[in-house]
Amino acid sequence: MTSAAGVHPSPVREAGVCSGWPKESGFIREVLDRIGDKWTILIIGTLRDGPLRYTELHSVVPGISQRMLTLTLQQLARDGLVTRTAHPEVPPRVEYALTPLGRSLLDVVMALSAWAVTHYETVAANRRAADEATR
Amino acid sequence: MTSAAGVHPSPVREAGVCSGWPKESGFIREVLDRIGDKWTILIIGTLRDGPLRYTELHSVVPGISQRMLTLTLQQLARDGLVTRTAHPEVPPRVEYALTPLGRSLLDVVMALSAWAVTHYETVAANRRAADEATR
DNA sequence: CAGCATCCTCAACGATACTG
DNA sequence: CAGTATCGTTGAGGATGCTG
Repeated sequence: MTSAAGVHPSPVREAGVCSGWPKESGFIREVLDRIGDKWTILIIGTLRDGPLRYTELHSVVPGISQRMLTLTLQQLARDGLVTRTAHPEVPPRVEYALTPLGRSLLDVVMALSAWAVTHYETVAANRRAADEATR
Repeated sequence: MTSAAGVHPSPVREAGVCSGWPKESGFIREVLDRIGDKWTILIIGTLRDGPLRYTELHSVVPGISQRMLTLTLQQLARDGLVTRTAHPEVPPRVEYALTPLGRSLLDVVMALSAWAVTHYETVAANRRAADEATR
Protein backbone atom coordinates (compact mmCIF):
# COMPACT_ATOMS: atom_id res chain seq x y z
CA MET A 1 0.00 0.00 0.00
CA THR A 2 1.14 3.46 -0.68
CA SER A 3 -1.01 5.85 1.27
CA ALA A 4 -3.70 5.49 3.93
CA ALA A 5 -2.12 2.36 5.27
CA GLY A 6 -4.11 1.42 8.32
CA VAL A 7 -6.04 4.47 9.33
CA HIS A 8 -8.71 3.66 11.84
CA PRO A 9 -11.91 5.62 11.23
CA SER A 10 -12.14 6.79 14.87
CA PRO A 11 -15.47 6.64 16.67
CA VAL A 12 -15.63 10.39 17.08
CA ARG A 13 -17.87 12.58 15.06
CA GLU A 14 -16.02 13.39 11.89
CA ALA A 15 -17.49 16.61 10.62
CA GLY A 16 -14.65 18.67 12.04
CA VAL A 17 -17.18 19.78 14.60
CA CYS A 18 -14.87 18.62 17.31
CA SER A 19 -13.86 22.20 17.70
CA GLY A 20 -16.93 22.88 19.77
CA TRP A 21 -14.72 25.78 20.82
CA PRO A 22 -15.09 27.81 17.66
CA LYS A 23 -13.80 31.08 18.97
CA GLU A 24 -14.67 30.61 22.62
CA SER A 25 -11.30 29.02 23.17
CA GLY A 26 -9.73 32.38 22.50
CA PHE A 27 -11.85 34.01 25.20
CA ILE A 28 -11.12 31.29 27.69
CA ARG A 29 -7.40 31.45 27.07
CA GLU A 30 -7.62 35.20 27.47
CA VAL A 31 -9.49 34.96 30.75
CA LEU A 32 -7.27 32.21 32.00
CA ASP A 33 -4.20 34.23 31.25
CA ARG A 34 -5.60 36.83 33.62
CA ILE A 35 -6.94 34.74 36.45
CA GLY A 36 -4.65 31.76 35.98
CA ASP A 37 -1.65 33.55 37.39
CA LYS A 38 -0.35 33.02 40.86
CA TRP A 39 -2.28 35.72 42.74
CA THR A 40 -5.33 37.06 40.92
CA ILE A 41 -7.99 34.71 42.24
CA LEU A 42 -6.49 34.79 45.69
CA ILE A 43 -6.87 38.55 45.76
CA ILE A 44 -10.37 38.42 44.36
CA GLY A 45 -11.31 35.88 46.96
CA THR A 46 -9.75 37.93 49.70
CA LEU A 47 -11.79 40.97 48.72
CA ARG A 48 -15.09 39.18 48.96
CA ASP A 49 -15.93 40.44 52.45
CA GLY A 50 -15.43 44.08 51.57
CA PRO A 51 -12.80 46.67 50.72
CA LEU A 52 -9.28 46.25 51.97
CA ARG A 53 -6.22 48.46 52.08
CA TYR A 54 -2.97 47.74 50.34
CA THR A 55 -1.18 46.70 53.48
CA GLU A 56 -4.09 44.60 54.66
CA LEU A 57 -4.04 42.68 51.41
CA HIS A 58 -0.32 42.33 51.72
CA SER A 59 -0.57 40.78 55.13
CA VAL A 60 -3.63 38.64 54.46
CA VAL A 61 -2.56 37.10 51.17
CA PRO A 62 0.10 34.67 52.26
CA GLY A 63 3.51 35.19 50.75
CA ILE A 64 2.79 37.76 48.09
CA SER A 65 5.48 40.30 47.30
CA GLN A 66 4.82 44.02 47.04
CA ARG A 67 5.68 43.92 43.40
CA MET A 68 3.19 41.19 42.62
CA LEU A 69 0.48 42.73 44.77
CA THR A 70 0.84 46.04 43.00
CA LEU A 71 0.96 44.51 39.54
CA THR A 72 -2.00 42.25 40.11
CA LEU A 73 -4.11 45.05 41.56
CA GLN A 74 -3.27 47.23 38.59
CA GLN A 75 -4.35 44.53 36.19
CA LEU A 76 -7.57 44.02 38.08
CA ALA A 77 -8.32 47.73 38.15
CA ARG A 78 -7.52 48.00 34.47
CA ASP A 79 -10.01 45.30 33.65
CA GLY A 80 -12.66 46.81 35.87
CA LEU A 81 -12.72 43.96 38.35
CA VAL A 82 -11.66 46.06 41.33
CA THR A 83 -11.75 49.74 42.14
CA ARG A 84 -8.85 51.67 43.59
CA THR A 85 -9.83 54.49 45.95
CA ALA A 86 -7.12 56.78 47.24
CA HIS A 87 -8.16 58.92 50.19
CA PRO A 88 -6.37 62.27 50.27
CA GLU A 89 -5.03 61.96 53.78
CA VAL A 90 -1.72 61.69 55.48
CA PRO A 91 -0.59 59.02 55.87
CA PRO A 92 -2.11 57.87 52.59
CA ARG A 93 -4.93 55.36 52.62
CA VAL A 94 -5.87 53.36 49.54
CA GLU A 95 -8.70 50.91 49.46
CA TYR A 96 -9.43 48.21 46.96
CA ALA A 97 -12.88 46.74 46.43
CA LEU A 98 -14.58 44.38 44.02
CA THR A 99 -16.77 45.89 41.33
CA PRO A 100 -20.02 44.13 40.40
CA LEU A 101 -18.11 42.61 37.51
CA GLY A 102 -15.43 41.40 39.89
CA ARG A 103 -18.11 40.01 42.13
CA SER A 104 -19.59 38.04 39.26
CA LEU A 105 -16.20 36.50 38.67
CA LEU A 106 -16.02 35.75 42.36
CA ASP A 107 -18.95 33.41 41.95
CA VAL A 108 -17.01 31.39 39.41
CA VAL A 109 -13.98 31.45 41.64
CA MET A 110 -16.03 30.12 44.52
CA ALA A 111 -17.20 27.26 42.32
CA LEU A 112 -13.61 26.48 41.49
CA SER A 113 -12.72 26.71 45.14
CA ALA A 114 -15.51 24.33 46.04
CA TRP A 115 -14.28 21.83 43.47
CA ALA A 116 -10.78 22.13 44.85
CA VAL A 117 -11.89 21.49 48.42
CA THR A 118 -14.17 18.63 47.45
CA HIS A 119 -11.81 16.74 45.20
CA TYR A 120 -8.38 17.62 46.46
CA GLU A 121 -7.94 14.44 48.42
CA THR A 122 -9.05 12.27 45.53
CA VAL A 123 -6.63 13.91 43.16
CA ALA A 124 -3.81 13.57 45.65
CA ALA A 125 -4.64 9.89 46.13
CA ASN A 126 -4.77 9.30 42.37
CA ARG A 127 -1.39 10.87 42.03
CA ARG A 128 0.11 8.84 44.82
CA ALA A 129 -1.23 5.66 43.22
CA ALA A 130 0.11 6.62 39.81
CA ASP A 131 3.52 7.46 41.19
CA GLU A 132 3.51 4.23 43.12
CA ALA A 133 2.74 2.24 39.96
CA THR A 134 5.55 3.93 38.08
CA ARG A 135 8.08 3.22 40.77
CA MET B 1 4.92 61.33 68.41
CA THR B 2 7.19 58.40 68.28
CA SER B 3 5.27 55.35 67.19
CA ALA B 4 1.78 54.70 65.83
CA ALA B 5 1.67 58.10 64.22
CA GLY B 6 -1.54 58.16 62.22
CA VAL B 7 -2.76 54.64 61.83
CA HIS B 8 -6.31 54.54 60.57
CA PRO B 9 -8.38 51.81 62.24
CA SER B 10 -9.65 50.49 58.89
CA PRO B 11 -13.33 49.68 58.44
CA VAL B 12 -12.71 46.02 57.91
CA ARG B 13 -13.33 43.41 60.51
CA GLU B 14 -10.26 43.29 62.64
CA ALA B 15 -10.21 39.88 64.23
CA GLY B 16 -7.72 38.54 61.70
CA VAL B 17 -10.67 36.66 60.30
CA CYS B 18 -9.95 38.18 56.94
CA SER B 19 -8.25 34.98 56.03
CA GLY B 20 -11.57 33.38 55.19
CA TRP B 21 -9.21 31.12 53.30
CA PRO B 22 -7.78 29.27 56.27
CA LYS B 23 -6.22 26.38 54.40
CA GLU B 24 -8.45 26.41 51.36
CA SER B 25 -6.11 28.81 49.66
CA GLY B 26 -3.54 26.07 49.53
CA PHE B 27 -5.95 23.78 47.71
CA ILE B 28 -6.96 26.44 45.28
CA ARG B 29 -3.38 27.34 44.49
CA GLU B 30 -2.69 23.67 43.98
CA VAL B 31 -5.61 23.20 41.63
CA LEU B 32 -4.86 26.39 39.78
CA ASP B 33 -1.30 25.32 39.25
CA ARG B 34 -2.70 22.32 37.44
CA ILE B 35 -5.49 23.81 35.38
CA GLY B 36 -4.06 27.30 35.11
CA ASP B 37 -1.43 26.32 32.61
CA LYS B 38 -1.71 26.96 28.93
CA TRP B 39 -3.38 23.76 27.75
CA THR B 40 -5.06 21.76 30.51
CA ILE B 41 -8.54 23.24 30.40
CA LEU B 42 -8.46 23.37 26.63
CA ILE B 43 -7.81 19.65 26.52
CA ILE B 44 -10.44 18.92 29.14
CA GLY B 45 -12.94 20.96 27.19
CA THR B 46 -12.00 19.25 23.98
CA LEU B 47 -12.64 15.84 25.49
CA ARG B 48 -16.14 16.68 26.60
CA ASP B 49 -17.84 15.04 23.63
CA GLY B 50 -16.10 11.73 24.07
CA PRO B 51 -12.75 9.99 23.76
CA LEU B 52 -10.19 11.26 21.31
CA ARG B 53 -6.94 9.95 19.94
CA TYR B 54 -3.59 11.60 20.39
CA THR B 55 -3.46 12.88 16.84
CA GLU B 56 -7.04 14.08 16.95
CA LEU B 57 -6.29 16.13 20.02
CA HIS B 58 -3.18 17.42 18.35
CA SER B 59 -5.09 18.67 15.37
CA VAL B 60 -8.14 19.95 17.23
CA VAL B 61 -6.38 21.89 19.96
CA PRO B 62 -5.06 24.88 18.08
CA GLY B 63 -1.32 25.38 18.16
CA ILE B 64 -0.30 22.83 20.78
CA SER B 65 3.06 21.14 20.37
CA GLN B 66 3.56 17.40 20.65
CA ARG B 67 5.65 17.95 23.73
CA MET B 68 3.00 19.95 25.53
CA LEU B 69 0.20 17.64 24.49
CA THR B 70 2.07 14.65 25.84
CA LEU B 71 3.07 16.38 29.05
CA THR B 72 -0.39 17.71 29.75
CA LEU B 73 -2.05 14.38 29.07
CA GLN B 74 0.39 12.68 31.40
CA GLN B 75 -0.40 15.14 34.17
CA LEU B 76 -4.12 14.65 33.64
CA ALA B 77 -3.80 10.88 33.68
CA ARG B 78 -1.64 11.03 36.78
CA ASP B 79 -4.30 13.02 38.60
CA GLY B 80 -7.06 10.73 37.44
CA LEU B 81 -8.80 13.31 35.31
CA VAL B 82 -8.40 11.41 32.06
CA THR B 83 -7.79 7.80 31.16
CA ARG B 84 -5.25 6.63 28.64
CA THR B 85 -6.23 3.53 26.69
CA ALA B 86 -3.68 1.97 24.35
CA HIS B 87 -5.14 -0.53 21.90
CA PRO B 88 -2.68 -3.26 20.96
CA GLU B 89 -2.91 -2.80 17.23
CA VAL B 90 -0.69 -1.77 14.42
CA PRO B 91 -0.55 1.09 13.78
CA PRO B 92 -0.97 1.94 17.45
CA ARG B 93 -4.15 3.61 18.62
CA VAL B 94 -4.37 5.46 21.92
CA GLU B 95 -7.50 7.07 23.18
CA TYR B 96 -7.94 9.62 25.92
CA ALA B 97 -11.20 10.15 27.76
CA LEU B 98 -12.44 12.08 30.74
CA THR B 99 -12.98 10.20 33.96
CA PRO B 100 -15.99 11.07 36.13
CA LEU B 101 -13.64 13.22 38.16
CA GLY B 102 -12.47 14.98 35.03
CA ARG B 103 -16.05 15.46 34.00
CA SER B 104 -16.86 17.10 37.32
CA LEU B 105 -14.04 19.53 36.70
CA LEU B 106 -15.43 20.10 33.24
CA ASP B 107 -18.55 21.55 34.83
CA VAL B 108 -16.46 24.16 36.59
CA VAL B 109 -14.57 24.84 33.40
CA MET B 110 -17.82 25.36 31.55
CA ALA B 111 -18.88 27.90 34.17
CA LEU B 112 -15.61 29.70 33.67
CA SER B 113 -16.09 29.52 29.95
CA ALA B 114 -19.56 30.97 30.27
CA TRP B 115 -18.24 33.86 32.33
CA ALA B 116 -15.57 34.48 29.74
CA VAL B 117 -18.03 34.58 26.88
CA THR B 118 -20.50 36.73 28.78
CA HIS B 119 -18.11 39.34 30.10
CA TYR B 120 -15.29 39.37 27.62
CA GLU B 121 -16.50 42.44 25.81
CA THR B 122 -17.01 44.37 29.02
CA VAL B 123 -13.54 43.58 30.23
CA ALA B 124 -12.04 44.56 26.91
CA ALA B 125 -13.96 47.85 26.98
CA ASN B 126 -12.85 48.56 30.54
CA ARG B 127 -9.30 48.00 29.53
CA ARG B 128 -9.55 50.23 26.49
CA ALA B 129 -11.02 52.98 28.66
CA ALA B 130 -8.31 52.60 31.28
CA ASP B 131 -5.55 52.66 28.69
CA GLU B 132 -7.15 55.68 27.11
CA ALA B 133 -7.21 57.52 30.42
CA THR B 134 -3.56 56.74 31.04
CA ARG B 135 -2.46 57.99 27.64
C1' DC C 1 1.52 53.94 53.96
C1' DA C 2 1.60 52.71 49.37
C1' DG C 3 3.94 52.13 46.05
C1' DC C 4 8.00 52.19 41.84
C1' DA C 5 12.58 50.67 39.81
C1' DT C 6 16.03 47.27 39.17
C1' DC C 7 18.20 42.92 39.02
C1' DC C 8 18.03 38.02 38.83
C1' DT C 9 16.34 33.23 38.69
C1' DC C 10 13.94 29.39 37.22
C1' DA C 11 10.61 26.70 34.92
C1' DA C 12 7.10 26.73 31.36
C1' DC C 13 6.91 26.46 26.77
C1' DG C 14 8.23 26.01 21.71
C1' DA C 15 11.11 23.93 17.99
C1' DT C 16 13.41 20.27 16.22
C1' DA C 17 15.04 15.68 15.60
C1' DC C 18 14.70 10.89 16.53
C1' DT C 19 12.14 6.09 17.81
C1' DG C 20 9.16 1.69 18.94
C1' DC D 1 0.73 6.59 15.08
C1' DA D 2 2.21 8.09 19.30
C1' DG D 3 5.28 9.39 21.42
C1' DT D 4 10.64 10.60 23.71
C1' DA D 5 14.96 13.46 24.01
C1' DT D 6 17.41 17.66 23.80
C1' DC D 7 18.11 22.47 23.31
C1' DG D 8 17.01 27.40 23.56
C1' DT D 9 14.07 31.22 24.77
C1' DT D 10 10.92 33.99 27.25
C1' DG D 11 8.65 36.09 30.97
C1' DA D 12 6.41 35.47 35.43
C1' DG D 13 7.63 36.21 39.67
C1' DG D 14 10.92 36.93 43.99
C1' DA D 15 14.37 40.01 46.51
C1' DT D 16 15.96 44.28 47.53
C1' DG D 17 16.29 49.20 47.87
C1' DC D 18 14.36 53.80 47.20
C1' DT D 19 10.40 57.57 47.14
C1' DG D 20 6.13 60.90 47.67
